[in-house]
Amino acid sequence: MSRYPKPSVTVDIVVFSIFDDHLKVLLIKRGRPPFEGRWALPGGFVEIDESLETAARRELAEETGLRITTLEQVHTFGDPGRDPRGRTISVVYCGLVQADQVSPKAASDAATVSWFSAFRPPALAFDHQQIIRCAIERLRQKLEWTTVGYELLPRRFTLAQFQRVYEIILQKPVDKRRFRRKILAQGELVEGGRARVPGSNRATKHYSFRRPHA
Amino acid sequence: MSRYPKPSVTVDIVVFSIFDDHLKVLLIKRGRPPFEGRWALPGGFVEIDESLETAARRELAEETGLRITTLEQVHTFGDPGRDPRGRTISVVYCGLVQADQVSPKAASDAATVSWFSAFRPPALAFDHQQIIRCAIERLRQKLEWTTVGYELLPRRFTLAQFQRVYEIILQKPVDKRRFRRKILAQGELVEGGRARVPGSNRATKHYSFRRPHA
DNA sequence: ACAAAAGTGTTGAGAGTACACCCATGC
DNA sequence: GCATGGGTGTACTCTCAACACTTTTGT
Repeated sequence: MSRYPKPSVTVDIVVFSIFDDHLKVLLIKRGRPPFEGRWALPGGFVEIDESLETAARRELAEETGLRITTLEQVHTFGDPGRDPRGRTISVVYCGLVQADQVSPKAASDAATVSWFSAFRPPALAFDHQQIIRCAIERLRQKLEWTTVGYELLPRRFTLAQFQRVYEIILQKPVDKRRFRRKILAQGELVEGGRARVPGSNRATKHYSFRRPHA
Repeated sequence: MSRYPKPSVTVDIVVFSIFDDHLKVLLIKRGRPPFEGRWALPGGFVEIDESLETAARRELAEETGLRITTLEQVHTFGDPGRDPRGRTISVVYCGLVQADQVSPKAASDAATVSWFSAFRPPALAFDHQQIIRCAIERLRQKLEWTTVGYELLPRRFTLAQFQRVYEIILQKPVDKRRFRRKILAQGELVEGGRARVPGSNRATKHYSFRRPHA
């Protein structure tokens, strides 16, 4: 086809989770140059016969042991110079997981996979800092007009937990009463009985999402 | 870098305009296989040292003679099989132009550049039909929470023209009074005196956008 | 008793919706 | 004088924002 030199094509995956009361992003420690020893987003080269989303899923599984169901394309980054090895364009996907679905130990090398604060990540390889910022922006926009949380919460959860998800992502307080009204009015939650929550002295209603999937 | 075969990387550009009371999209007729003689979006291979957006601008200018200021990345399409020549991923950009900014005659071959209905384009090469649908979807979403029209309207225009832009893109009628209130409340328009409009029998207020750009 | 989280309603403001008539002018 | 598009206001509903107290129970 084109006789010109081709750029390389990669996928990078921004996986968010929420635990320890913070928005976290999953990073791996690079084992080879460039940026050896630096933290980076999981990702890698797209195989010649797989779709972009498949590539993202595969790379994520290979590098972190994480199998994720819902990935969403965010943006494509392709500035010359973003990769010192040569021209590389990266298609970025974003996914959400519930904290305890993750077993970084399943990855090839557990020590190289870890969660970090999404808002204040460590020094990152390539333009990955910018990519994360872009993904956060998208996630926030999505909160405005959709119910986000299905992938982030356990099967049964309290409204307080749900609300906290919003507060953590938006980084601003949310009115309790309005939040409950709005969410319940959506009709996507179904009551699931009461239970104790550690730290509370009162039984709390639990809920789950009506639809088993997405 | 990667010793595996690399996909080719292209950009495709969806340029919308409005005239003859329809949403139009700019297409070129392919001069060589595959899909020789079929209509397609302007676009082409990304050079090894130019940014994606630059590539989009360049290809658009080369193939249509159109120089456009604001391009927005929409999505990246990369399914294997979308290009019979071999694996190709395409980063899609979208732009808006005012009808009379366009002079297809400036292109290398005028006969091969033309405007078509965006909603009912002719049979297209590759997955370009799907790409156009995706771009329309994005444009509509953008209408919901932003004022779109700066690039589509002449410097001075009437509110009726502006409203028509919305109706044509959304494909549904818009209430005249609400539209005027909403737009004027935004404070982004500035009055520009009255003038006659052909087809009307009364002088009409004209407006322009406050900010010269963006 | 008290600390800690759960749960609950009302009010006011602004935005969206629906809707119909007079105005100025060219013909 | 009539046909054509230009221009305007009101009433209703709904959604969003702001706001504080009572309940339950473990310690």
